Amino acid sequence: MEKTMFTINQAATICKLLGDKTRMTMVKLLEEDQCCVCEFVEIFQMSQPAISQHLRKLRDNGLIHEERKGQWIFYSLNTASESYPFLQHLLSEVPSQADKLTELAAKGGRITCC
Amino acid sequence: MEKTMFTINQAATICKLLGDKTRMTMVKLLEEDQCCVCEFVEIFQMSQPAISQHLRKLRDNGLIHEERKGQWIFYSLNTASESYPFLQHLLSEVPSQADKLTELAAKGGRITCC
DNA sequence: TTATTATATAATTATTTACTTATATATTCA
DNA sequence: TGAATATATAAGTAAATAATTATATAATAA
Repeated sequence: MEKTMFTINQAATICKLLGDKTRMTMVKLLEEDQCCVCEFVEIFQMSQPAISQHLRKLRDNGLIHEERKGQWIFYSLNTASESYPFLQHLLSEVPSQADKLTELAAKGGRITCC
Repeated sequence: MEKTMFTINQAATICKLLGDKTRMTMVKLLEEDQCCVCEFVEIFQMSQPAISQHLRKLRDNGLIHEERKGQWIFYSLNTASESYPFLQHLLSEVPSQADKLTELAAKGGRITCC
């Protein structure tokens, strides 16, 4: 199995995805913990379709993957992605957004299933 | 003099700028060496206004700065930018585009003034 | 089974983006 | 000085983007 090269085009694609404040924050949060759609809706105070569409872009590009748990669908970083090392490297210089999860938890908005 | 914090918004802004293949390549080339507009026009096979407009976005966001040398305007990375450490960190994982400068030099297209 | 909750998708729309062509400005060279 | 070269800017346009509202699907709870 050959390790394929990470191209400048892939780098630009990842940057384009993270060039949106919402998506950048999403992946930074997912670095911390898996999240479901309704948690993001609460955190970003944005409509559910808007959140789903952001997540779809991230998923279509292989950055995250979904896992259904009962009525919820949890998203997490796809550490197996070819782009994951680049993503991880990039995120390491982005300030933590963990406070958003803490705040959500304080409001009782975190979903802890299974 | 206080060192200001690098925010997730700034990170997203940089990513948005680098989310374009042309601009990503431009800054990667500028990491290698300063370049003038006509060199980029030759490298990217793109119209002069298109190149100038990409450079303007990078400049307006403080990532590069310009310096006139005779009839040419040379662009280089603005290492004094607040965002420079992040940019540098990001670019370190992007494959070198130095071959584009080598190729340009071979065609006699490099501008070596002053 | 029906209602509720969580999510996705489709259609629409306003905004932004990346280009184009045309023109203006600045420098150099004859 | 006038022509050529390098660059910037302005105006226009097609395509992409990020939202909205409406609707469909899937799981759970009553």
